Amino acid sequence: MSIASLSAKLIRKARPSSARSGGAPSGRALHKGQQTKQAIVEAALGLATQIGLEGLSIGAVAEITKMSKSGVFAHFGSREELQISVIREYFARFEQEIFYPAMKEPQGFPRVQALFSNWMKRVAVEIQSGCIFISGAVEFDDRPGPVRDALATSVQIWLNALDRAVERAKECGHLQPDADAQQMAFEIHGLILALHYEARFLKNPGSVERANKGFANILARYGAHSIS
Amino acid sequence: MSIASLSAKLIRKARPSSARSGGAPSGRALHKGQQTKQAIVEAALGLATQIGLEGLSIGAVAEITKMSKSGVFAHFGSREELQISVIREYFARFEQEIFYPAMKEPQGFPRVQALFSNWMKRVAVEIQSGCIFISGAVEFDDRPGPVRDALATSVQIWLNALDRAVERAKECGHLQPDADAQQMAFEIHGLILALHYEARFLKNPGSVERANKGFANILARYGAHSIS
DNA sequence: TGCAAAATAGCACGATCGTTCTATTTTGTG
DNA sequence: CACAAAATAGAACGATCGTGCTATTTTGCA
Repeated sequence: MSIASLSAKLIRKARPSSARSGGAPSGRALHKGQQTKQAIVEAALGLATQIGLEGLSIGAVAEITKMSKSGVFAHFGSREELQISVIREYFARFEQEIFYPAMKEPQGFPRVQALFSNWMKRVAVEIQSGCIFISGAVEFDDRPGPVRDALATSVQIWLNALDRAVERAKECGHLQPDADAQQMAFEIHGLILALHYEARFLKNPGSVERANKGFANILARYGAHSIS
Repeated sequence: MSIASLSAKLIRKARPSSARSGGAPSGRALHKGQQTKQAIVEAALGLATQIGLEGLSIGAVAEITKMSKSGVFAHFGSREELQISVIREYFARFEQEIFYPAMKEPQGFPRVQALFSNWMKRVAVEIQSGCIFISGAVEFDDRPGPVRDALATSVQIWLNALDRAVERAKECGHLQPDADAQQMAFEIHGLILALHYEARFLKNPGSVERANKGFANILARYGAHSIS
């Protein structure tokens, strides 16, 4: 089962979408709208990674895309729907850059290793640009609603995928038989968060190396065979 | 050297304070103002832990304290100064609840253990209320200015104190001689961040236990003697 | 108890926000 | 080309924000 199939079931069409360009076009088959909508989402994603989903303002997106506020607005029907579109786009790229390449690796330890190193590669970029799975978590940890739901679901799908990969490695005999897969995934998640915190906020050098070393330490403790 | 002495040097009086009730009162010795100022900071701290430093609005604080907007404003001279006051207050409580009690423990491993368990106790509360060292980090990671400076300095002081405690434990022979103190502190920080993320945002049960187990794993790897 | 200073309130300003409503332009197809 | 639908623009709204200015109240000492 792919991460994408879960995603399709859980986060598509969270609300009926009062916006114009919603579901399947009935009589006509226009595409200019979808095209600019994609451009808007792309601009909004760039903005949201820098200043957060809460900081995302329709006016700012309009300025970037050289459109009017109402022109941007009409594509989504509400700011929340724009935020959700951004989350979906971010999730899709997350899949593309981290999950799918790792699935090409053989099951077990190599796949876990690939997931981590792909994740690290992405976070290394996000030290400059920001990560909406992290910023969004603190912005919406106490704010119920569809945006929070979309965000939490996306993150949970990804963390579950990591859990499964570790569990599979254990089944393959690449980890100690008594290893706790979820515990190991928790500790890996901590390394990524510490890297993001200390590198992006505190600007401490050497954080990338520490995260990598931390992963090696975890592998050593959970008894992974070094295959490569 | 105490964490407080560093704090005094580094974060007091970041700017000359255009607000009224600033430094030492010259001719007179009034205190009503300082009293309500403290009450305002307390209310603002409660609000900031829930919705973040960026969400802190003077109007909301005025409503809580049953004062007028301008009455609140006059005590600080700017919203930034209010935010900085909140950060200082949060830092002071952090010292009080985590650092000072741990300093009563003997040097070395017991002190590191106390720092972590006190920290865990606090984060367990913050799963409900929020932590401005974490939310502030994502709010101000790309926004230079005095608020970011106050926040980053506070956090760095605390993390440095943790570093020193681990280093001391190594010097006491409570850790393996080749243990990397900063690496160990980094991994501990990651556990706290993962706990906060998974418990507060994702509301995953069992996160506290996983953080505790992660700490035990780190101790085992760095070769701490279990003294207690 | 008076009186200056400090503390607080009231009001208004400009800016920005999401959103709505109504034109106007652009698009794609018959 | 024509024409309807889709896409975009423009202007305005109510709300909220930080902040400045000016009264008014409260405070604490002579």
